[in-house]
Amino acid sequence: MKTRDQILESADQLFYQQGYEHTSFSDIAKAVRISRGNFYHHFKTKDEILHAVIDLRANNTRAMLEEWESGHEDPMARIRCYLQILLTNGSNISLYGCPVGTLSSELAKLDHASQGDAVGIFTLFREWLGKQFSLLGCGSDADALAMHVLAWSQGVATLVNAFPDEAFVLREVNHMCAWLQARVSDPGKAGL
Amino acid sequence: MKTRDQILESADQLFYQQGYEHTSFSDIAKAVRISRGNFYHHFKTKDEILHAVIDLRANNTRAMLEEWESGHEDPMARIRCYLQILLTNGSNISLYGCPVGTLSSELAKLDHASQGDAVGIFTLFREWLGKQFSLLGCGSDADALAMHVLAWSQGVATLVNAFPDEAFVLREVNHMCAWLQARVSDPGKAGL
DNA sequence: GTCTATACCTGGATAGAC
DNA sequence: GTCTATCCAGGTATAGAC
Repeated sequence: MKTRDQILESADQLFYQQGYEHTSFSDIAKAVRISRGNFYHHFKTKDEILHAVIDLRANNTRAMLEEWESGHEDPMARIRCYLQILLTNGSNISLYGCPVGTLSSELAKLDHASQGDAVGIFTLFREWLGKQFSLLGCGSDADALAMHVLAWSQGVATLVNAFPDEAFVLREVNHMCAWLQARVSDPGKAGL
Repeated sequence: MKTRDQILESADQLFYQQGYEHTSFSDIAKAVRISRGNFYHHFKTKDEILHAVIDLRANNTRAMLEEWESGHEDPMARIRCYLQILLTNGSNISLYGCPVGTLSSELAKLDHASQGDAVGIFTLFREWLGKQFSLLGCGSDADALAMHVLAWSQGVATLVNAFPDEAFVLREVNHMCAWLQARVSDPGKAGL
């Protein structure tokens, strides 16, 4: 693997686990086992690494969404794929929170130029979920429903980071699935 | 006002707006208009300030919860007080997120000793909400319902920080109020 | 492409005069 | 209680040898 890619991979992980600002060049250099100097041959500034990491994450996200889409005909099943991450990636989330949400909120506080790019990853999920709701015939509510699902799952991620508790996540995911079913089969009764 | 309190107040604000790590002594000193040296007369380390800020926030939170409790007989109305913050404090939340959630998740990434104290503020809300649900006769589900409300509101805060949109918050708060009503009057139908 | 050496700055923290 | 002066560690970033 190319050094550049190794840097990117390590930075991606460290930014997630320690936060962007708290991660220094030394941290990344140590992880990749290169010298700090070598570093600058590949990336001129720390911001440049961040930009590349966000780009990487966006591409990975796009690939994942496409996979879910080609793997399931039923839009409901696709949305359930999204909800399942809370369980399959549960241990990371309880340690470090949601990678999308925590980065976006860190950059918001830093007033960082790349915050918009970070939010862009949220947008990928938002539009993808919206599309699924459209396919389910939710037409004009599709985007609102997408935002609702995003918010709900974000909240679960934040809370399980504060109170590590698998049972809580399981309960909420089941609740979300039940709500999804009810909402689609009978929009009136399920609210929103 | 005593200098110590001014430091605390400024630190509280800056930690919220810029994050704990991103806020330097110089930033606080500049805000309070004292020299950096003077600083150490009041607090020996940065961690000590953080500790005091969390303490301050916890006390403010306790006072607010008591106010809501003494101001309303109906537990449902009390819970609605909690949900209303999303609207009354909307502009701050869309700029900086939820003070409780963002601090707790920042400290989690820093692996900071005070993370537990920050989560303690979450616990104040959690237990208070649980108590209200108990009073509403939700008995064994009280804590799960409290966690659900916390997660939901946290998620809305995170999302509106990424996508500033008042209408979204209003929609979600109304949705929460409706869910609350339905859930309490007919536990079976409303799920969870 | 990779290294060492180094410049430069800002951060937290201390000492001591007033 | 408040200040100035100062220390030291660590951060980003650069230059230049290999």
